[in-house]
Amino acid sequence: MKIKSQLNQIIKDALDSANIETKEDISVSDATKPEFGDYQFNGAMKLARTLRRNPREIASDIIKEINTTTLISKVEVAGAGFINIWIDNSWLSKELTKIIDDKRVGVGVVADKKRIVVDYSGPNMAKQMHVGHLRSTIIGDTLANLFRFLGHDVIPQNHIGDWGTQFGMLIAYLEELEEDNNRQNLQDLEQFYKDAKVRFDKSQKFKDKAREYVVKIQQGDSHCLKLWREFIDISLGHCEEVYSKLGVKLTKDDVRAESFYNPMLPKVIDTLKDRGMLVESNGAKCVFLENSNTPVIVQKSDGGYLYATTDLAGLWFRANELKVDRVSYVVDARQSEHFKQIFTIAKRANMVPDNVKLEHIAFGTMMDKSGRPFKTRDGGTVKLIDLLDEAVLRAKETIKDRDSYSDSKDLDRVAKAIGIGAVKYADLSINRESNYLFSWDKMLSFDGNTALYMQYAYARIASIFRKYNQELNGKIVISDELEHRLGLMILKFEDTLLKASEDGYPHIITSYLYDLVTLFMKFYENNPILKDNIDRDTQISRLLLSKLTANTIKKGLEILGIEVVDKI
RNA sequence: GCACUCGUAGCUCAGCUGGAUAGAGCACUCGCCUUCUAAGCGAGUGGUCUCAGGUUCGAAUCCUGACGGGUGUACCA
Repeated sequence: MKIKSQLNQIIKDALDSANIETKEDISVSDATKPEFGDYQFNGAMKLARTLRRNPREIASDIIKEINTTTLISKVEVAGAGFINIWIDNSWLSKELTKIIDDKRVGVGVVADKKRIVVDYSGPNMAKQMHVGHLRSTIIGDTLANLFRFLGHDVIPQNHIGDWGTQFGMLIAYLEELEEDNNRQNLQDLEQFYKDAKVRFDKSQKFKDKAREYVVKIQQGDSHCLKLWREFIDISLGHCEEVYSKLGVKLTKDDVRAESFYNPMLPKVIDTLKDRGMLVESNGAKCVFLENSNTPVIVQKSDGGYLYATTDLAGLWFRANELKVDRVSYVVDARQSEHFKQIFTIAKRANMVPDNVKLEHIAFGTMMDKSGRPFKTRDGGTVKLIDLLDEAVLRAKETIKDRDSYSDSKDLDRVAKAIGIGAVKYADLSINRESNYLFSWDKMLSFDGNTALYMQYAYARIASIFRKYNQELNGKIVISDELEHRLGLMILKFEDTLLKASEDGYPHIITSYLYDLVTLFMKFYENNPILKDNIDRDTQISRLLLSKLTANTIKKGLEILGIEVVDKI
């Protein structure tokens, strides 16, 4: 339910009726406290200046004209000229009852459907996925889910790193191992890379071969290309294992590798040249942007291309071949300058039309407890697969003594949902732009704003329904303050999702879910449902309210890529 | 050097299209189970929102500067 836009319209109508003209955006905001109602409109105080009138007088003129026959039950002027707005209980009851069986929990589909590329994950094929890839992967997947749910046409793109000098070394080594009929090593790419490097450093003959193979791949030599494809395939297989554990929806079909853009690179240079943007400096082909002395290099003095060139080709492809309206790059904040540069260049060179929204969904670095970038005890990178396995193991350890599980398979399933959910939620629940402090203790303590708190609430509701175990027909009747707040919160789901999708902030969704669940827990403590002496209508209404809460939690977590379970 | 970014309770974080006494969780103190899952709920302790100016009826939020942390900065991605 889009509540805010309806309220804004009511306020606008009231201003018209009161003959108050304004150019400013009319927008209500959430009330800062329950005693100030559900929403507030603070515009009267802004209007006071231009109208040269007392803000309280303006406010009272406005509230006289506010339509209180539908969703608003009461308005009042308070303080310096605030207008406090209460939402009507019978309206709430009616709207909530309408969406009891709605799979979308009252969330509509956007009117202006966009085609959106979400570029995320982007692992390097030369190495195994490590914790550095976690944030891009899960934030990107969440945004893709969110956009899709809201009705947009989403094209996920996994821009894997499958090109570069290190692949000469890797395939040369792969070839040697195959001759020895030994590919065990590829189980661990990290180790494979190290072994290859040792071989590279030790043997001049191998070194020469590696360099020769780099050139050969680029020239399209069939033997080397075959080895290269084989290697990429294996490496991608590792990634898919991680995606599957993580519950991330990326597939092979979403892969649009770096190498895919190779044929387009000369055209990028030509385009920039045609537009008169290309400058040669110290043998390299560059684009100089104002406010910066350092150029963006698009072609090296030796003729090689750089990642700026590839990204420009990617932008061109997405705008002209995929014909998208928006491109969201979910990439580490350290690359913000790079994106600023290529976005500027792409637009200036008309490689991307002006109306296409290009955005860098930047995120901070993952830190350990001491505030340093996250590493293993011996200073190496933490493999993502190991981290996920550990999360599940730790989750299992904390829940195994509860008596909710019929067998070990059951326990495994729940442990997986909780462990993986904990990792994802911990990351998604903080503002993506901040550096993120990774702590097992925190995410697996299962207290506060964590995945488990949501999953627990869901399981409690499921438990109520197991106990009730009857047909459920009837309507919701909001009859006290807690029900009012809970019911309204459920209806705010759509406004929340729309806000989160605007600039791509998943933590807006987690904050909402946390508020929702906190309210539900209070409601649940104070409003008995299946206990004695509860009349039938009240019981049905409370059950339905619980059901809607569960539906909202489930849908919200689903967007975040987190599973719910019926028992914990 | 220049650019970007962050600085809110002991710790981890919300809040930042300017609005009413700045909010959570953890930690600490205290209360609530003859159990609709207590992994819960309630109450309390804890703040010169880094500092100094400015704009404003009103600033954690906007602007300027200082201090402190992080990051980036010509042929890696």
